[in-house]
Amino acid sequence: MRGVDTCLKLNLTSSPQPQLNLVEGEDDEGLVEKLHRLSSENKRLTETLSHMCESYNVLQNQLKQFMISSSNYPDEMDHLITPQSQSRKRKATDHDDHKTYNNNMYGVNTSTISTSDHQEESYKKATKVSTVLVRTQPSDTSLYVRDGYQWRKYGQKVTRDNPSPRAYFKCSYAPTCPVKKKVQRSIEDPRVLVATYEGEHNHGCQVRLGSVGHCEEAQVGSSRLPNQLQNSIFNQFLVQQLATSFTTDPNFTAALASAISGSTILRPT
DNA sequence: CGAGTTTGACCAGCGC
DNA sequence: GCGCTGGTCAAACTCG
Repeated sequence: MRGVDTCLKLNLTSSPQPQLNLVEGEDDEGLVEKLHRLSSENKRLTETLSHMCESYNVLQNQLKQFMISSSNYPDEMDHLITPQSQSRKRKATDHDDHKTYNNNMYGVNTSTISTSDHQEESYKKATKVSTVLVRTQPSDTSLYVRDGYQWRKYGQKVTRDNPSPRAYFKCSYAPTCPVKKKVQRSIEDPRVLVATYEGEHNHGCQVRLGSVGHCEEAQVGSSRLPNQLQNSIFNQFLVQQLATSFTTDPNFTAALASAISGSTILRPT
């Protein structure tokens, strides 16, 4: 999301001889009015996006502090660890020998680290893992999660612990982007898509003007997780959705409007 | 025709 | 060493 320029740069004061295709029955005044309307809407959307990004950064800092103050979660939450973290890892990278990941369903990476600070830093950068749950329409059987980035599917597998196939995606927006995504339907609720992101994008978010598609909502955890943490993750989801949908979806718009009305982003009940 | 998807084959880690 | 499994590759295919 960083560095996204959503401004359409509609210059209404200059260009006295605009090359506009006039619609039949529409005069210059109508067009200018339309441009003004679009410009103000664009400005409003830009402000909304800025607001969202600010809130996200604030809550991300709060989450960071929370993670520092409470080094691990209660044992009772162990059953919520995603299948990915429970299953065997095919590859033991240079750092895998020194780390174990507890990647829970809240999209929070609570890794246990025994490496040196330097190794820890480079590993974090290389393999940041997060999980997002997205509820879909019951009729929707696809494995696509719209998150603002462009993905290329490179494989699909049926895994042992889940009858639903797992799809493998690479970020295709930037050729050098190392981010990978795995998407699989939840074994408990087939309407829920579990998207696991590995790595960090080395480019900005690809903003697309489109509908929110099959995404109805994000499930960001149970009530046992502190609200601060849940809100932060929901905020992250909202920012992602904002990038993909803007205001074309009325439900999303309503949720967004209610979310940004307060000082923090609140998770819908 | 290029970009993206599908899908069977292959690779490599892990447990026995 | 062998079999199981998850992850990746790449040729064939589809679609705009």
